[in-house]
Amino acid sequence: MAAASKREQIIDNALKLFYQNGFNATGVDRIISEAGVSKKTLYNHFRSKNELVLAVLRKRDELFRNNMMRETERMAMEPRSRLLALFDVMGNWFHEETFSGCMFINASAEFSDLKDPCHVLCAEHKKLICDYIEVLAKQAGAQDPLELAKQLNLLIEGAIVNAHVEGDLEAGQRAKRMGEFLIDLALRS
Amino acid sequence: MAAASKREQIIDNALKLFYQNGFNATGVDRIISEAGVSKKTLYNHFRSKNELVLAVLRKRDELFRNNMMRETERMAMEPRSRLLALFDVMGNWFHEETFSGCMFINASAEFSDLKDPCHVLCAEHKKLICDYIEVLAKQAGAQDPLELAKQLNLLIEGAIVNAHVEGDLEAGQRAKRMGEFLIDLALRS
DNA sequence: TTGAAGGTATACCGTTAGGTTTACCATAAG
DNA sequence: CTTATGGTAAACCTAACGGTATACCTTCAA
Repeated sequence: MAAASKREQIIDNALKLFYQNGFNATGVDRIISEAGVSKKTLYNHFRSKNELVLAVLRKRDELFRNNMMRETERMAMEPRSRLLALFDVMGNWFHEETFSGCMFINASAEFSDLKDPCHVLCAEHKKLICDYIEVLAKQAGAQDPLELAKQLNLLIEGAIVNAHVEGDLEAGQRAKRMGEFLIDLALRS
Repeated sequence: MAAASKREQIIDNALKLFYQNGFNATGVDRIISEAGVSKKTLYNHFRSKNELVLAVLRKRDELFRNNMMRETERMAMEPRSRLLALFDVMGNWFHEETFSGCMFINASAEFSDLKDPCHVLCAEHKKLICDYIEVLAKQAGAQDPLELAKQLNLLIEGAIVNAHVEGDLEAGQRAKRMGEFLIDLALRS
């Protein structure tokens, strides 16, 4: 099998295991077993488990944001509606059987040092999400797009925690209601 | 030394280590070494590492909520002001050098199964926080105290994640501004 | 036809994990 | 005075950890 494909196999399986069971709790033996790959192959592609973690987080960031943007833009056409649709996308995610919180919030819990490369990557992911919201906020004509984006981002993160820790699957709707107030306030000329 | 005191020594040191470095990443050898206690003593007081984790979470819940209530009620006298003071208490916490996120959000990341006893305890902690906010909301005369409490709780959780993952220490102030808006809305007769 | 590239399985390395066991020591109450 | 109680240090257990080494098997292009 082609090398690139092996690499993806490893990343995809590691992604699933890290997301469901955590990073420290998932051993490389488990990963190679589920990926159907030898240990040598894993260490041909990644210098260490930590490098694999980084590769997984990068792939998750890409998949997650692409999906978020695609779904948001599919669900609504007007900028203001799209800001609200963000919360519907989140809400649908919470209801998925495999939902296990935000992988980046989870990773930050295990790699708690702000300077840890894994933690840095988590912060970058959140920043990119916020950047996207800011674009939508600007399109919607918000007075202070960055501030609105930060507010909505905070709501989204709160909803994710609500849904994961407390198992409150309706957190998406609550955040949406709160977000609507803030959006109206920000768009008032 | 008295048994009760040894138990507390173990819990206190485990609390510090678990909070700073995570649960799976912290071994019992490290805990007994820092607590200055033999392994036998640890296993006299706790059946397993997992039982120690539960004891630590229970203590953290008690310390955290007591401090939160004490500080909130010290900073403001009127119910509405107290609702706002919650965010100041959080904001001050974010600025502490040892701040490493919410221990219960972190624990939920590592014990991701909702039925895991550790995760259950995390959900209970969040519920108790929400209960307290609901009491303040009722005293302030909110139309729907439970709904307002859930909203403010969501803001608090969002702010904690903002502060920890992204390192945004001003998240407390942002959440406070958002909270003030929602409080005014909820108190409008 | 040959030989590198990239795969496989498997054994192995030292370390650490959670947890148990043994033998001994201090204290304090009956 | 004795004897539980609760502590100590340290050896030990099995399993798993991250990571390496060896030997062999395909595939495919020079």
